[in-house]
This record gives sequence, structure tokens and C-alpha cells, in this order.
Amino acid sequence: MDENMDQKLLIIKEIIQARELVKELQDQLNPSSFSCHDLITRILCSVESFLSILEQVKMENEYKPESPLGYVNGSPNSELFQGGSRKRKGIVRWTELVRASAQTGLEGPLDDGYDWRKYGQKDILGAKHPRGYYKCSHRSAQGCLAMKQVQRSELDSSIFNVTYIGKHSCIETSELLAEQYSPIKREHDHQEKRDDKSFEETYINFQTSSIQAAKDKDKQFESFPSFSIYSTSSLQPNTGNCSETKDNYFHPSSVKPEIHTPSPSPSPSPTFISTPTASESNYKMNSIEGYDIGEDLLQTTADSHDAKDQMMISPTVSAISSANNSYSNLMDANWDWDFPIDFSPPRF
DNA sequence: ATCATTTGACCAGT
DNA sequence: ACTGGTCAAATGAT
Repeated sequence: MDENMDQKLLIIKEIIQARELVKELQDQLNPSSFSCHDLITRILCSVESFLSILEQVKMENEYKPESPLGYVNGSPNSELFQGGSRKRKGIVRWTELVRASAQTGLEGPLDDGYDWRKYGQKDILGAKHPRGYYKCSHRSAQGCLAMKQVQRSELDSSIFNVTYIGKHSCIETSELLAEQYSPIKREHDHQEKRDDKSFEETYINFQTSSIQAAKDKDKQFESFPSFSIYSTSSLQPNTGNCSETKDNYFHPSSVKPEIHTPSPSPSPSPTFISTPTASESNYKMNSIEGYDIGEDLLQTTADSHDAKDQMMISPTVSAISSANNSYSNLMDANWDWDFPIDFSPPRF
């Protein structure tokens, strides 16, 4: 193990230790101090985020595309999987963390604006919560290939890791109705759609690599090498329902772990309309997983107008698989850290 | 009756 | 053999 590796391990150890210390602090806090709990939750999320970034960068560095476009055999219709796994190559894949709202009873992440059909659920090794598999409801009607995977966060049961796979090609009736009232041009459909619906949310977007959004025919690239934090509302103190580290939230098996995306209603969910407390707010963090390894791995810029909204919610690629083993794979990593991470505070 | 969800079986990759 | 992802029959909801 070289000197460089020692430094890497030190960084990881330090951040893990920091996480443990924050947990201890949380345990010793006055339970009535909601704002402190909220702060600590955010700190924990930041730590989780940091480790998740490392995990994601590691995963990306482990994947070496066989061709610059990530295609195999030149067949756009063949099953294209990345790195020997069953992840498809050339398909945009990104992860969000979504905090469940009080209105949804912590049962699942909020409506993200699309209609999904659940087609499977699996217990994941080392994870406390199962992973749900969803396809776009318009798959058969419109051939939309968008999918998502939803899994409850290990550290905070009120947070869900939502991994989106592929972009929507469908047009929803609700969308058409919405555009009738607010005809906003959509470029990145999934993102802007959430913009419309999320006026009480805080978003934190970043990515650790550019996206290869290769289309089947023209194999275009889309790069989004940016980090952004933007908010549509200010946060208010947490009401204390996400003191996640003690597992005080128990999710009975009789309650479905994820919400199937809902309403045919063209109007946004009431969740987004009511005045939120912090527990009712939804934290989202997006990370986008790309396959164009080797450039723009992490460029950060930030854009926010309200310091209160500075927060980090973990971006993950299901990074926190379990409290005990989740970072062991980081520790044994001999992956390449040669990416331009800027550890200076983001500009707001 | 129709459609969505659940869940065990199956498959492919490691 | 183990795991994650998908399929499809059974079940539930409307």
C-alpha cells in the first residue's frame, strides 16, 4: 500500500469517525430540541453524502467502457450492461434522496410527477429495507423505458434512495393538462417536471461525472458537469421524526414500504401545497451516474440564495448498504482518486 | 372485470 | 452458490 493509499484511508476513517461522533451527540441531545436534531440529521446526511460520493466515484472508476460510447456489439437493441453487471450501458442513471413527508406518513417518497408500476421487490444483502423496482406505467402504451428503484435509507428511515434509470419518453395526460396552464418548455423532462411540482422543496443537485446519454441512433452525449443547490422554500425546524440512527422508526411489514406513484390527478400532490415543517419538507439530492469516465468527474458550482437552505442530503448509489459493512468496500479500495474534487465550501 | 401490487421463481453475472 | 434484477401467477383493490 503506497503513501497515497494511506492518505485515502485516513480520509475515510476520519469521516466515519466524524459520523460516529455526530451520532453520539445526537443521542445526548435533548429530545425536545428539534432544531438541533434537524441540524444533526443534516450533518449526518452530509457525511453520508461524502462517503457516497467516494463510493460512486469508485464504482465509476471500476467500470472501463469497451468503447467510448459504452456500446457493445454496436447493437442499440441488445441488452447493454455495464461492467459485467446487469446495469445497462449508455442509459442515464442517477440517484436522488427523497425525504418522505409527514403527509405520506413516512410510507414512501413523494410523487415525482410520473406514473410508475411496481414490478418487483427484493431484499438486498446487508440492507435493512427491501428495494422496490418500478417501471413507467406507460411502458406498454408508449414504450417508455424509464425505470426506478426505491430503497429506504439505512441512516434515515424517512429518506429514500431513488435511482432513476433511463429517461421518460412518454407523455402523460397530467403533463398535458399542466402545460395547458403553464406552458413551460421542457428540456430535461424529469428535472423540470419536478421543478413544477416542488415549490416547497429544497433540491441539491450534483453529479460526479458527465452523463453519457447516448441515444440508440445518434448516440449523443449530454454533459451536466455541475453542482447546484436550489431551494423553493425555507426550512423550518424538524419536528423530530427523523432521528434515524436509533431506528426508532419501525416500518411494519403490513405497511407497504414504498408508495406507488399515485394520483391520476393533474394537480400537484397536496403535500406540496401545505406549509411545510421541516419534517414535511422534502429533501432531495440528485446524483447522476454516467459512463463517460475520466473527465469532469466532479466539478462543483453552487447556486443558492438562502443560507438556510444549505444542506446536504446524501447522494448515493445505494451507498449505505448497512451500517456495519457499508464502507468496507471503500476501505479496501485501490481505486483511482485522480478526480478534481474541490473540498472548498460551495459558494452560495 | 380490470388493473395494480405482491411475491416466489427464474435468470444472468460473478 | 450467491446476488440483484425481472418475470409472471396469485392476490387485492376498485
